[in-house]
Amino acid sequence: MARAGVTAERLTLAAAELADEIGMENVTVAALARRFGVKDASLYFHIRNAQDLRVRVALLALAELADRVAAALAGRAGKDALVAFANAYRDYATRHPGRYAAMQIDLDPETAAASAGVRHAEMTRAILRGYRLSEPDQTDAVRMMHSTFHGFVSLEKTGGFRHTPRTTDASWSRALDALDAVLSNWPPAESTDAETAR
Amino acid sequence: MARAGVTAERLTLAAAELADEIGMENVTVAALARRFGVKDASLYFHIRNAQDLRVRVALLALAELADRVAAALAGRAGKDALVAFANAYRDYATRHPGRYAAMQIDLDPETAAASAGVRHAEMTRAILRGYRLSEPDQTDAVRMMHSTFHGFVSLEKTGGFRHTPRTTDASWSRALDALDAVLSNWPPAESTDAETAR
DNA sequence: TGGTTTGCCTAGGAGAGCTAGGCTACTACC
DNA sequence: GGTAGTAGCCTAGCTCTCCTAGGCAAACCA
Repeated sequence: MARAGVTAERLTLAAAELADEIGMENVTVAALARRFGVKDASLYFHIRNAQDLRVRVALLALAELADRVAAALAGRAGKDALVAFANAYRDYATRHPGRYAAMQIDLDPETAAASAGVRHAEMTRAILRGYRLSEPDQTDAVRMMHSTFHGFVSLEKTGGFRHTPRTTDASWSRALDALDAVLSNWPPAESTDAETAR
Repeated sequence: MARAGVTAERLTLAAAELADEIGMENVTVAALARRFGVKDASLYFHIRNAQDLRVRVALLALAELADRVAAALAGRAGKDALVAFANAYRDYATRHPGRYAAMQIDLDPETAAASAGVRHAEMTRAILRGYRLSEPDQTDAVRMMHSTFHGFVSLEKTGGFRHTPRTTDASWSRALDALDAVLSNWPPAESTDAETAR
């Protein structure tokens, strides 16, 4: 009766690998136990429940992504930094579809606040220093950047771009050009507010 | 033994409502059967399996969204049309989170080609006529628009914007301004290609 | 060396997906 | 207007997943 040496960390990593291979929706406690040559009930000694496992995978993915983005960003500024960030992001999502899917689950606020998602947000703001935006434009720009990255990667994965011959790589590159252009020349607030009216 | 009057259409609609109420991941054949006062096995007379049900909900949602977008777009052009499209999209996603989630499932190519997603794509291209873009810029712009919309709505729903005080409505409005600006002044292709080099 | 903790086990219940096969009510046709 | 077919439901029962309770043995620690 040799022990399998299961720990929460090893379970999380194996679950992440499993997610990349067969999709996050097919990652089950039973399947994970099989991979460790152990009964499913045994895993509940290490994880609270199936949802807990998913959250752990999400946190792992967020941390990994933050590391990659940080590495890509080192020594760059301006558009260079923007492109490096974006490519690191898309590359991670493409290489690790299961992990990326796990990142999309709803974390409760305190878990999210303690996650690497915060580092992610900080790095995005750092990029914008090269574009000289002040609040609240900066927040709006951060949100638009994230939306563009996540939306593109997400649609690309679910096949939303399949019906047009144009390669997604080319469109991605042009989207980054467009993003750089609009960040460099962020439009002033509309005339709905009194101070900018007329 | 009065018949419950179950049809595939009524099942799909009920599944969509259920999805909006309790989330798409909790929509189960058993729960749906309960809502109709019928045994779960009986539903397999109308639908092939659980996945078939999800696809039907996705197609329903795509058609509904296309209708709403078409209505919002009537008689508008330029930025007006862009904003109307975007708001109809976001409004639908907010009002029908379950249906919107269903739309994200991977449809096989032929099903997707026969879906209302095609109408959706056509309408997006129609908007861009106001911005006078020619191919392949048009395709790139369509993809960027969709990415921004989907990404924003998706991050908003999973709480990606929660940690900053700025309202999402304001950021959304400014993202549309930015999109209008960049579509009006679409940046030329980079100098990676020979013809534009130097 | 003996006690405690740790890591696995078996057993089992609840709920989900799905198949096979049966019974009944409505429809259609001669 | 009887009868054949079919549409719409049923029960029974299989497999799989998630999870709890309780047991036993290996590892560790005083």
